This record gives sequence, C-alpha cells and structure tokens, in this order.
Amino acid sequence: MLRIYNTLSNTEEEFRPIEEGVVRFYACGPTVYNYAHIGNFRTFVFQDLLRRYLRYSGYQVLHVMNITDVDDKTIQNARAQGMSLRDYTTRYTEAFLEDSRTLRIAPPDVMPRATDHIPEMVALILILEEKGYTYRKDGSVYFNIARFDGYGKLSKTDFSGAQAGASVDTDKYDKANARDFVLWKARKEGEDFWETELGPGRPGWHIECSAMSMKYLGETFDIHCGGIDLVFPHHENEIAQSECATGRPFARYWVHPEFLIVEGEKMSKSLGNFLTLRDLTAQGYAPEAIRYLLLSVHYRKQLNFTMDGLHQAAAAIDRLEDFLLRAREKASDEAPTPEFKAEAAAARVRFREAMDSDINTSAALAALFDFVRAANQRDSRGALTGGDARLAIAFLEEVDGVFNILRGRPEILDEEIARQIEARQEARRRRDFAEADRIRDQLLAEGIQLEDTREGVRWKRSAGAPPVK
RNA sequence: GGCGCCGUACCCAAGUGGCUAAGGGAGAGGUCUGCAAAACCUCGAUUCAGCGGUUCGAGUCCGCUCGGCGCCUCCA
Repeated sequence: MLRIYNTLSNTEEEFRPIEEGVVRFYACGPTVYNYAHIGNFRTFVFQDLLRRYLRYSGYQVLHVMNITDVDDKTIQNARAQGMSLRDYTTRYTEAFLEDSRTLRIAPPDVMPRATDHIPEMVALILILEEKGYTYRKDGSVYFNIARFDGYGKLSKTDFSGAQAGASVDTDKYDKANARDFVLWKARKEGEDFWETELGPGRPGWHIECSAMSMKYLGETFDIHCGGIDLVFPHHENEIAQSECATGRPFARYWVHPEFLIVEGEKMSKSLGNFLTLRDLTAQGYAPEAIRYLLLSVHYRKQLNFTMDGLHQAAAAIDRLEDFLLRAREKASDEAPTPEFKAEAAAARVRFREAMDSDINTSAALAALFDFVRAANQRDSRGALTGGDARLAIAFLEEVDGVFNILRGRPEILDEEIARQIEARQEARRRRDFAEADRIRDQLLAEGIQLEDTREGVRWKRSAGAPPVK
C-alpha cells in the first residue's frame, strides 16, 4: 500500500482514497503567461509519475489540472503584446501542452481554464458572503481569515495573535487585515473584467482552484498536489474558502514537490540561469534524459539541475536501452527459467516497495538497474534464455509504464544506412579496415552507432545527450 | 530578523537505530574485437561535514559549530 507524506499532518500516511479503487486528484497547473520553465516541469512531471503509479497500483484516477489564465501577469503581458487575454493565454496554454507532450506527460482527464468558470467562482463567493466570511471594500470582496479557526493548519502558522500590522503587502487593494485575501477584485481601468452579481471585476487567484476542484471532484477529494511554494498562501487560502463554504474537509492528502535549483543557484532571470524546456531541447538534450533527471531525485528534496546531471541521466537511460536492444534480439516464446522468473518477481516487489514508500524513485530505479545487471550476468555466462529475455523486456516495459523514460520500439533502419552498413561488412570481409572504419565514422556522424558482435553487426541511435563541447 | 531543508565515494543519489553503507555516472582493470569505439564483467566509501551526547548499538536520535540552499512578495 502506498504511503505518502501529507503536508497537512507533516507525516507519511497510508493512502486510502474516499471511494475504494478511485482516486480524485487535483493538480495545480500553470499560469499561462509565458513558457513554463524546467522548475515548473519538475512538479508537473512528478504529478504525471504519481498519477501513473496510482494507475499502476490498480486505482482508477480522475486527474484534474487547472489552467490559470487570468492574473496580473497574464493581463499585463497580453496588453504588452496587444493581444486579447484569451488569445494570449491560449497561445501559452498550447505551448504548455506541447512541452508536456515533449516530456511525455499524459494530459489530465479534465483541464479547466479559470476564465471558463467565472460563474462557479461567483457562486462560491456568494455562499461565503451569505455565511458571513467576507466583507466588501471598494467593490472588492475579501475573505476574513479571523472567521476561520482552521486558518494556518496547512502551513503550520499561527495567525491568531496580534495581526502583524507592520509588514505585508499593500497590494493595491485595501484589506482590513493584512493576511485577508481577495476573492473578487473590483474592476480596474484598462483591465479585463466580468460583469457579475458581485459587480464588475475579476476573480482572485485562489478561488479558481476551489471552484474548479470541487466542481469536478466533489467537495472533498483525495489528493491535492502543487509546488512547495504554494503551501502558503495559495493552498492555505483554498482550504479556508472551500471548507467555510461547504463545512466539509477539502482535500485529504496534500502533496508538495520541492523546488529545483539550477547549477546550485535559484533559477531566476537576473542570474541568467532561467531554463525553459525549449532551451534544453534546442541544445540537443533528449527529453527522456530531462524527464529522467527530474524524476531521479526524491520529490521532497531540492533538485540541483545541472548539465552534467543531464549527461549522467542520458547515460543511465542508455544502459537500459542497450540492454533492451540485446534482449530483443534474443527474445523468444519459450518459457522463462524458474530462477529468472523469481528474479523478476523479486525486482517487482522491490520496485513497488520503493514506490510505496512516499514515491522513492531513486530506490525504485536501483531495483530496476539491479535487475538489469542480474540479467546481464546471466547473459554473459550464456544462461539467459529467449524466454528470459522476453520476460526481462516485459518487466522493463512494465516499470516504464510508470517512469516513461524509454524510447520504445526500435526504429526501422533507413535503406541508405542499411546499404552502408552492408558495404562496411563487405569491406571488413576484404580486410579493408581503412574503408570499414571510414564508413563507421561517417555513420557515427549521422548519429548511427555500430557495434560488432559475435552474432554480427548491430546498430543504434547514438546517445541522446548532445556531443561534448 | 523569523521559519524550514540539506551536507553520504571524483560527480549525482538512496538509506532515518542493528546483516559486509543501494543504484547511476565518471575512472581503473579484464572479456570480446582486425582495431578503436560500443557492449558486458569486476573493482570502488573500515566510512556518512566537524565536535560532543543518548544507547548494548547511530549515517540514522539530541545539542553545538561550520558550510550550502530555500521560504517568509498572486513564483511549481
């Protein structure tokens, strides 16, 4: 059974969904004001992994991820580009989906946009208003945190004392208490707005997630996942709004992946280490390697993203790919040997135990690599049968259903390349090694790597990492 | 200033009280090869930033010190 760390309790808990066999999963998605960066994708790749592992574990998963398409940045950027908010955010939503595909992230089952749910948000605010949790000021509606006893339970912050009058934002909207947050922002000149029962304006940031998660998943659902930075204030505020509106618990398990830093430093535009996925793929880094690197470190640990790490990740994937390549040549329909079957079963147990302990990906991958080594050892002493090879492939593919880092079925060899390989073989038979080596080098330059084995020549695409500079 | 995380071999990284401290990368040696590359195998920390403490027993718990990072601003 899966045990997962719950920010609400600050402990690892056994995961038991509300409805047996079904997981209702809400993931905080991107604000579509620009291309998502590699740090954003750490979180999204983790969400994808979690969802895949839940499915692997036999759950039916209903995965909802919001698109935040209205906030200060989207409005500002759209205006700067002379575009409508809708057109602007659509462009970056599509870019986000394209990047997600590149990283082999499965699309969520439902992907609601905030601006398509204005009525739901207004309705929620009206309920809060009716129940006395809000106040109005200059056309805006605020949530009064003093009315909610549970405020601070997620971030473990005590707000009951004197209201820290000193610090805190001015936020352009006046609030009674500095920590009170806006549910509905009054219309401002030149900004997008909606004409609603609350008056003209636009939603505050937090209300969308409450409205949309509850619409698609119910008042109480199983998992709410988002970056660690969202714990406060975003998720704290979501809890306040939702629980005050419904009188019921909101999400049951709060899962927060840690931040990513780049080359040892916080990623920021001013440091010049701000990386988008597109920057990396443009430099020739393989998406699989990026995904592997993002997943290979435990999600609650800060991940230092480096170019060296990317090369190491590519090499690790190659180790698995190369094994698969050989196994596929060998695989047959015969039954696997009992010993090897036991080996695979043990590896599967290790893999599941690792993933069950708070998604320990490092340990899970170790189980996989140990299995590959065991298979290789067998092979090197001539004891890996065709059936064993087939079993090994099946196990790797099973695990890859969760990690999704392998390239899949081998490609068909280009006819021209096949002709050159044959020409090289002919040269080797003539013992014209100069010519053979010339062809081999030429193919390598084209990204085709040849290996001479006892059984003949084998080819593969050379490693996904870019050539060493 | 307040709060929190981290410091395990050359690099990345599991392990959170008890068999010989996972795994990957790099490196070295070997096998194979016409050769080189590739591939495969083997090797690799008497030791877990430092010091002190608790314990029969600590990388794992507690305290202090040093070092790195993050949050406290509508940042994943």
